[in-house]
Amino acid sequence: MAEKIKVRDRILNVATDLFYRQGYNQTGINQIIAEADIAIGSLYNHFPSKGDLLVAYLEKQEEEWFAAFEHFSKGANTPREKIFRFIDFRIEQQQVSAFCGCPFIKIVAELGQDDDKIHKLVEAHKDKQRVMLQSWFKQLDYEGIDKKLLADNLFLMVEGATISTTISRNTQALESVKKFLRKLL
Amino acid sequence: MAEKIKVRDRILNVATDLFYRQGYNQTGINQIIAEADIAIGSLYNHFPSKGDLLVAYLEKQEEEWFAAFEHFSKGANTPREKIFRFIDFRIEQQQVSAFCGCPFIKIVAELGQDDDKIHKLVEAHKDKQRVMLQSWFKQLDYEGIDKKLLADNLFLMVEGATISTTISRNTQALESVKKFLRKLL
DNA sequence: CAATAAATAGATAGATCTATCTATTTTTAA
DNA sequence: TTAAAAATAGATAGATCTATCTATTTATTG
Repeated sequence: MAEKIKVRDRILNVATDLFYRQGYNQTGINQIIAEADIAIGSLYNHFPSKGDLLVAYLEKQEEEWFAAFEHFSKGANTPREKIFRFIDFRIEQQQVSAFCGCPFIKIVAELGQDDDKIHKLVEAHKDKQRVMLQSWFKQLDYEGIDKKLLADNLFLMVEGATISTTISRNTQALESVKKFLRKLL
Repeated sequence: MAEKIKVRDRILNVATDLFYRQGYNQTGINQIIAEADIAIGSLYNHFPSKGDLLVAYLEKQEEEWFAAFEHFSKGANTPREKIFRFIDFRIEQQQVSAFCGCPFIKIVAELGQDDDKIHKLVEAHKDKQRVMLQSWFKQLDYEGIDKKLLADNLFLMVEGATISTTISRNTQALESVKKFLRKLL
């Protein structure tokens, strides 16, 4: 028999989908409880407010990002391979989400700099990605431009290309980064 | 005597500030009319709906972007100088706005891909910037990586760095792009 | 000056939103 | 089996939001 998904998870799954695709402000509590098919009381039992649900959503995204990437990059042994897997991972993310962009960037764009908790969460997430890239470049056998500078700017390129894919609705920009990097390394 | 600012312009100026800083969904009509100190009837005389006000806001941003850049880059004669002025311009934009990011990217992040008119407006704006960069690189005396590829990826870097400045609240990322480009060119 | 247009104040419709509450039923565990 | 916990339905408070409307005043222009 089918494993029954717990109420809390149903809420979080639906909220994740809607916050990401529609945006936080454009998603109402009523839509969440309707699509999750749960009672409004249950929602407020698990999450004291919509803001708490937002935090849970982002914490889940943070956790799942690194888990998913670890799985995706399995088999990449050299630092060079890992770097390219990083780009490919973000290409795939955009493809499966129909070019919805990065949930962390989206939420900062939407809420601005007022909400400090959210802001710090996003900052920490992006830093972790950048540091990860830096460590691979450090291990890389390469004599050219300063490797840390290269890592930082590759990260920026990928960030910009991710935005660009949501605007153009295709992977062109991220492919362009790959092409550029192949010429450099 | 002081030139009286027309009602329509007062509305648009206030809306511009609020849409940009607070976000579109987080700015209500009532706040706009209060800060612009005009009657609600006047607003709906000039703009049939909040959505029309949004369009006017973006069209104004588009127009002002290129006018402001033209002024900012006056005196830059070589393509190389123009390219660096482009980065410096975007650094200055972020500094004067207290790292609020790019209004075009923000609105896409907020509204998603549903609103086709807005989406196309943003796409056209970003394309114009990219094409501008491409033309300077084309004129550039440089023998290295494919110049169009370089232009496209510099643009992506700057886009990513702009996002990054709103997250870190400093110009580090954009400065890093400059440093990287100095090594390349 | 007179006629037209533009702006104002302010009430209000009507929808939507977050959150709370009560009363009841279902599920879980001891 | 029984007591406690979790989930449900559904009403509703109370705030907020976009937009419309009326009635009046202020500016503009021929």
